[in-house]
Amino acid sequence: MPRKSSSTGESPERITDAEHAVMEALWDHDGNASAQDIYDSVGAAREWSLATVKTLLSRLVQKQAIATSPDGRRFLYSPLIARSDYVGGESRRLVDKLFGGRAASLVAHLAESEALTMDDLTEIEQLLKELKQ
Amino acid sequence: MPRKSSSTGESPERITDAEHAVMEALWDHDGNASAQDIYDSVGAAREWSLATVKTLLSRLVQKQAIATSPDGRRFLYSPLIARSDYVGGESRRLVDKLFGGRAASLVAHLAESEALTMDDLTEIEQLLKELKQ
DNA sequence: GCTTCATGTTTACAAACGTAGTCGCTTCAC
DNA sequence: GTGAAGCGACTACGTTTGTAAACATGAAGC
Repeated sequence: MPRKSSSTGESPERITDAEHAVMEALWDHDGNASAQDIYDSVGAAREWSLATVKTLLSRLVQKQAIATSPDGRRFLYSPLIARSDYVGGESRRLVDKLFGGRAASLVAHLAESEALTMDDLTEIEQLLKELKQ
Repeated sequence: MPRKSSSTGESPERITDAEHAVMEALWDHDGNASAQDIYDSVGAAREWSLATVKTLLSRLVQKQAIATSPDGRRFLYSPLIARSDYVGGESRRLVDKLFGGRAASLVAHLAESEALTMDDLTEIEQLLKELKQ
């Protein structure tokens, strides 16, 4: 039994950890990067072979997370989803899963578990002040 | 090539989504629950068979996330890791992965993306005030 | 004492993932 | 034009995950 839900070819296709690393590299390149570029910026560091990077790129294309545009005999890849959307989605997932959807609970937890330094607290406080107006 | 690192039987074994649902049920039961109990509280709702629940429990035992204590011919299962530790760990993972380890960035993102209501903001502000003393 | 039921253990199997090799085609240098 | 190099597509393979059936065993009822 397949695990996906989807129906009308919609694409909230889950991005895996390895794929995410590739996405980060793509976001860094403002869109237009070749497989080799990605390999240079993320593959090498992670000790992936170029082949691995290519596989990940293909999978991301299938998942409609990135698009290709021909550039001579090769492709340039560019993200189809904005980093902030991705980040927002993942954050929401976590909040839903662990904090019953209450984002404030997450903040509370971070604060209580001292994941936040005094500086962080000040920074956030400042931020809130701005947002509340 | 295996993905695990571990060496001296250490156990930061990753808990999967399905396993997490079981953990939540266990945390709810203040520790002592039978496979049937877990099935009743989470398996049924998710339309898992009792067999599935048993598999997940076994895997959690292997991963040393829960312990068993005999109770007649069956086992009672209890968490070996506190929910708040788990939650903290997962939160940290997310912050590391998406916000370069800066928790404040996560809060900023939640706020800016309007994942936080005005009430949330007030609540957090209140919280911060207490924490900063 | 046997059947039945509950329960943990073992085995199963497809899909997803991480990781990578190979194939086929094109192009560039000689 | 012939060979090397670059590149995407296809194939591969072990592991993890989701989901579950089959099996063994012991208890409990009759």
